[in-house]
Amino acid sequence: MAHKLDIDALLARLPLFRNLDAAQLALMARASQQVRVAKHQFVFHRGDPANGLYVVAVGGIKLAIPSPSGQEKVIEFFAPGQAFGEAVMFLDKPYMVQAQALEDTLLIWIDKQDIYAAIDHDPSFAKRMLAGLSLRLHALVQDIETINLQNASQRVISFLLKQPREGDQVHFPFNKNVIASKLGLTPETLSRLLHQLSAKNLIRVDGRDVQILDPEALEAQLYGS
Amino acid sequence: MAHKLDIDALLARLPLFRNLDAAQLALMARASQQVRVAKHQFVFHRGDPANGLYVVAVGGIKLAIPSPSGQEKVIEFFAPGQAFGEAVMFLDKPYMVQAQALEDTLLIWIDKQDIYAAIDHDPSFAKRMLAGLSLRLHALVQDIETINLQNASQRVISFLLKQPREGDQVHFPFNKNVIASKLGLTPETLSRLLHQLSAKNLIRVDGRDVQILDPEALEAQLYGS
DNA sequence: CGCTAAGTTGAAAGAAGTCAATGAAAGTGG
DNA sequence: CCACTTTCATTGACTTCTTTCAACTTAGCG
Repeated sequence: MAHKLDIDALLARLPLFRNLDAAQLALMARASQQVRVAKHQFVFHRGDPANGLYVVAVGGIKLAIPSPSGQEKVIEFFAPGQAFGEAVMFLDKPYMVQAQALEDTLLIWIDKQDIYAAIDHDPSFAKRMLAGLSLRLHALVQDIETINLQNASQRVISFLLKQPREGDQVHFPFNKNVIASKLGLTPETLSRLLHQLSAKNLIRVDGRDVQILDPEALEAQLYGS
Repeated sequence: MAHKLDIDALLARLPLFRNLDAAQLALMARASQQVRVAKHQFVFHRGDPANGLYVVAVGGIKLAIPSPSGQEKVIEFFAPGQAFGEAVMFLDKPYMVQAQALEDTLLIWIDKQDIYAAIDHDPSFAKRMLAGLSLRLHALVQDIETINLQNASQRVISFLLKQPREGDQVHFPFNKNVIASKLGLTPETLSRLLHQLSAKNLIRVDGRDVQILDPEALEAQLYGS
């Protein structure tokens, strides 16, 4: 029963549930289940039915489109506090993407019926949900923009500039294969481009750590060339 | 005042509002405004604030990302009955896309506050809204899949096969420049690829009318080569 | 009828991908 | 703690696909 308490506390901290009253929250907690996924393990595959949504409690998840040729296109990453799988749940369609743990991860799973109940009970929950989906839509449109309107080098630069920075330091959250896929590049191309940027003294790369030497010059590359 | 009556009838027929009761519908109608847009005219530009959503009553709208170099990337088309602009409304962010009329178009505009009121009043409205957003998200993920995992020829083929068919006839809803942009291609490339498919006797092109001669062989190209 | 927008075609350049070999790092088990 | 294996990353040579630029044709519209 210690488990249940954990879930309660976790849920209460999630942005999605912030406005639920105690009773509603308790209901959610009772309906939800913990799911543990080891690194590299799949949460679901393309084609699986979607009966609920997941919230990341601890760890990290990547959503990707599998391709017949074995490679995959990474769509999005999810960190603790973020929900995924809702969109497909509302459509009664099977997943078109696969979810895989990037590290050992603890997920909360909530059944569709309970989500619907919460929507009926609390309009502000519905709004929160709408805002969540809108945010994702926004991000996807941005991705399409990046893929279509920017060349490989500009995509890498935008990505670098979008990453959270500590001083001038950026740290890749995942290995470069995954980053490359997110950017719609091959690992080889990413490697070459990072090398080029280093050669121009715009950045300095050390494994997953990147030092942004000249942010202005980098930004300029997005328009200039 | 004949205008108001028009709107009432129009709104009642929209999928989005199907579950609203008469009072709520009347409220919506009162709050909504008709917007007329001539062909090629813009409904909004990137950067404009979003204070409500639009529903297409008559005509057609394209959403596109503008690019500094003048070209644009078409994101989506909207036909009568479809709503657009909601996602950004929920986020309190300015539009990141621009909306332009593909033909003379009549739009209904509804203020954000009234949408919120409808959500508060009717959970099923919220669910409908959620389903709408989910559908768009789904479509965008599919677009990303198409762009990333398929080459130009496969993209054209998928597009052809996805279009509504009457017998073996497909009709492009817009000019080929717009289609090309939606597929992430240059008009030249699209032209060449259609020509190639014709040469292989898989299709026959006559202006905006395309005859699908061999759907199976077309489909096979998506995997084989 | 004439003008502008849309579509086609060719030749050439360029960007990114593929294949293959090598090197570095990191995890595993004795 | 070290040797070993496996995964990750880099680099070079080459190929391929798509774009670009330019000329030309066709279609649609005032």
